[in-house]
Amino acid sequence: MELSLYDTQSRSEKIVTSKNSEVITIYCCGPTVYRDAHIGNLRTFLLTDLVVRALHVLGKKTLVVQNITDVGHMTDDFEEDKLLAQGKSESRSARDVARDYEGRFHRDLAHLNISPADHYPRASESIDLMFAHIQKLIDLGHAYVGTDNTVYFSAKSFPTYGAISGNTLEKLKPGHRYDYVDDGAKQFHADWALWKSSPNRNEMVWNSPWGTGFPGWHIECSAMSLKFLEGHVDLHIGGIDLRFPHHENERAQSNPIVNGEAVSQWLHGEHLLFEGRKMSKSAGNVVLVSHLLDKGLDPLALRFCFLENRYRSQMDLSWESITAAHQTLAKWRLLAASTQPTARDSIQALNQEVREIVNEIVSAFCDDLDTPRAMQILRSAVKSSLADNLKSSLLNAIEPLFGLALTRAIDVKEPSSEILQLLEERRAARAAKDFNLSDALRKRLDELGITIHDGPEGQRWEWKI
RNA sequence: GGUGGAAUGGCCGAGAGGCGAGGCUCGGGACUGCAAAUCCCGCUACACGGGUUCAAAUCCCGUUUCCACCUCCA
Repeated sequence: MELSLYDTQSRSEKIVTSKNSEVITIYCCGPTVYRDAHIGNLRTFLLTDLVVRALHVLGKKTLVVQNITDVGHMTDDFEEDKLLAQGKSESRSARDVARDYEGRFHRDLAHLNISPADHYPRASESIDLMFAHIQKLIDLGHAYVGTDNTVYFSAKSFPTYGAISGNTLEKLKPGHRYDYVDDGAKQFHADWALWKSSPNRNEMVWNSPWGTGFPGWHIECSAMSLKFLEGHVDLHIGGIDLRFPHHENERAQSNPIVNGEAVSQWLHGEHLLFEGRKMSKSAGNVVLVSHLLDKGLDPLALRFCFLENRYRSQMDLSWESITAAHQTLAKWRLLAASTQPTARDSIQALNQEVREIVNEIVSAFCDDLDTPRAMQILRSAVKSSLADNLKSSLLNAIEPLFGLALTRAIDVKEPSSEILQLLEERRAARAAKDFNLSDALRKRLDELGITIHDGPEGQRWEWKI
């Protein structure tokens, strides 16, 4: 089996292969670390994880690089610049802000069981790479120094501009949705800055061959991807909003350097909506991993929700769906914990029936990451008449692919002595057939977060979700 | 205006020309002292108008509406 994924540029599915070696090189656009990543950002980062997990299950090797944008992607206006403005509002340096949120980003990934990339290069530590890259583009005639000392890429110098997004230069009209002011600094309205001259700023600026300033937004990805993936990206991943202009410009900057297509395949993840709207500060519906933790929800319930939707579809999420996933996850973990799997280690050692289900699931992943289908296969297997120990084997076997920690021991808080006493009183009341008292105690325990299950074997309890 | 998508029951969502995926909610039943959990049953949908076909959610033409991107964006 091979992993096939939709490629934005060719608008068709392509099998993921390596161009230069047996290692598949993957670049994923990373976070700008001026705030916490919200769960929409994390959906895109999960996409990379799913690709990598699928490739590993197929026995492929990968090299994954994700940048950390701690500079660049900046504006001249202090108030508008995200890192500088955030530093100001938190009364600390932009650098401190960046390092802090970078750490939090890694914690969020860990909560969602997203396997780490092999390298996380920081833009601030790759400035020299960018200098070299920009200089080459100037030498090749693709870039020029404008009248404002900013270095611009000449869009017209790159004939296939627009191949990814469909926004070719004839179709891009200046000023349609923004106020375009032709100050004469650049030669063509669609040209963009590679190095932004900024003589008046004193924080987050560098001395370059073209004067003091900071890098343009797109150059870091070109420079870092080609450096850390040794000149070729087999698969480039990012959010759909990056398709234009970011990836279009990145392609224009990278291709001339390698004298060919620097990226074999472009993979874009669609956006996540929350309760019907795009997550934004103004809509007040930005959800963070920490919000899930505050509500006592397992962050992997979020991973579960993401898996139930196709990465190429816009997805609408709500607290209701996360809670439902949380409950299903808890049920499956109970099942996995209730019996010993027959075989833990290799797919070959599995019972044939289980092996066939695993194969179906792997092939759903290979079909452009059809995770909803994979989840459905798993769901019906869990509901089927398959013996419990085989179900348990199945949950173990697919763990490397799903990453839902289905076999994780259930995290149980110790009940307080009050709760233990109430439970004992209720047991006694039931034994004495004092149902008024036992019902009152059940209500009281419910208020303390305890759900009671009465069965033939007596009273059981668990923490409410 | 350009570009890329989408429209399926109360809700979320799969769908391959041919018996209506699945999940959640809700209603009914079994079980239970009563509940809960679990199991069983029920809720017969494909934006609109044409067309092709023995047969269309699926293919073709047209229309409408919605979302995203068009120099902050995952």
